[in-house]
Amino acid sequence: MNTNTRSNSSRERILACAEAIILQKGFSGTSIEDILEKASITKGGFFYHFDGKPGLAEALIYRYLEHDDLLFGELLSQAADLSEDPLHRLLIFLKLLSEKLGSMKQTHPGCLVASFTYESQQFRENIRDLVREGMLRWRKMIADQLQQIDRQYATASDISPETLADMFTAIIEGGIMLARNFDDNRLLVNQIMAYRGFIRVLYGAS
Amino acid sequence: MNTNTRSNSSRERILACAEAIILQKGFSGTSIEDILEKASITKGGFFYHFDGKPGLAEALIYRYLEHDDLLFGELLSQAADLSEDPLHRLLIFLKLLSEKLGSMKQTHPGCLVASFTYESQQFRENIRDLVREGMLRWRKMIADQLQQIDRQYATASDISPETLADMFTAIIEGGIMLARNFDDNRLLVNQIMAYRGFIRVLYGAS
DNA sequence: GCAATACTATACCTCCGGTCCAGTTAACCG
DNA sequence: CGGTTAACTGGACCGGAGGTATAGTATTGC
Repeated sequence: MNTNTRSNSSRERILACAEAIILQKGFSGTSIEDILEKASITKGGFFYHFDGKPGLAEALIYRYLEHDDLLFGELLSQAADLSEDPLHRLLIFLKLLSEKLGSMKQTHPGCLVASFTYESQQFRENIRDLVREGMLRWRKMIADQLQQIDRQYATASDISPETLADMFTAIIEGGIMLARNFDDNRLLVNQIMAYRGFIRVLYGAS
Repeated sequence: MNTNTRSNSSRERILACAEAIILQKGFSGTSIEDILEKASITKGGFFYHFDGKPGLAEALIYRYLEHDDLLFGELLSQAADLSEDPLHRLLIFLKLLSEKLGSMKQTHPGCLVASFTYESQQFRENIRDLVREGMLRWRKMIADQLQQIDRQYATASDISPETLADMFTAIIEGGIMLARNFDDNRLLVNQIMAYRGFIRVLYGAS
């Protein structure tokens, strides 16, 4: 693991800058030169690290999903530390997530999965696969929790765990759009808490 | 209202084609020539109708919101015909909407408001205003229904009508993303029906 | 039949994505 | 310490697309 700091810092800087711009202007709307300027690197340097724009796109979505996994994994383990009960664990997880997002200084920057979804025809199949895979991971994460809950709690609901898990994704994506358009993270927080309220009432938590 | 058919058909054709392509490739990712080809018109013809790409964007979002208002208004009035009770009216509205979306042959093409949100920096302020306004209209539409319900039904929920109304928007936008990425409208339908289930349980409907 | 509308056809220019390469600096390694 | 390699800088270049402008043509309404 001889991680060369010089290399990694540049590559990472490019990715971070690119993501920020792309979430504001879209992938096609972002020129490589936009990125070069913000990342303070030259064209040659950029092409040294990435195989053109398609290569950048792949690296970006990959990195985004990795970060996402990390964040959710962290919050889940925090929740697991705070309660043994699967229902309460999920409720705590949602509360932690809402607090995390609510404490952000600026408006939520947006979701790369959403951004890429609305430009899907710009990308090769492997990118679209990664986007899909990301959504599947979110579904699985919540669905796993719901499954554990179902073993201990009865629910009269006719909503499948999969749909309820997808609802998490939908609420987050929709909430981010609301927050962005009205420049107010509370709209996103409210949506997460509303979803949490739904879970609570479905399983009749105290 | 001396509507010239010749003009309007070309203009409308351009708008319809442009919207379809933009929802697949994004606004910046869609070249004018892409549109010309699909709409079978020349560059001159395009620039006769629209003041460049920015002008097209404005016309597109305007048209989109108009269509949307029409659709929702229609479903709301259908629902109003079917029940006097405000809660049942909303539940019927959601059912009608889900049926409408579920009966579509192809995957839902996407939402222009979402598309523009993720390229917001490409547009002038007036476009961003229109996008915001669209979301506000959706909020108002549902919030009005909820307000009517609140006059007749008691709810123990601590979720504000505004947040519950925004949840409709979030669910739709998130549901469309799910449907698109997995090429299955049922995912969108499921989200709407889950939202409907939430409303039902909140107000304790039979 | 005349003016306005609704185009077609074409020429043009800039800018961007992408390629290539020649040179330079920093690190690491025997 | 000297050589190799990684990590760049800087700049030239090109093909193509986005976008503009304009001159000419057909259709319609009056």
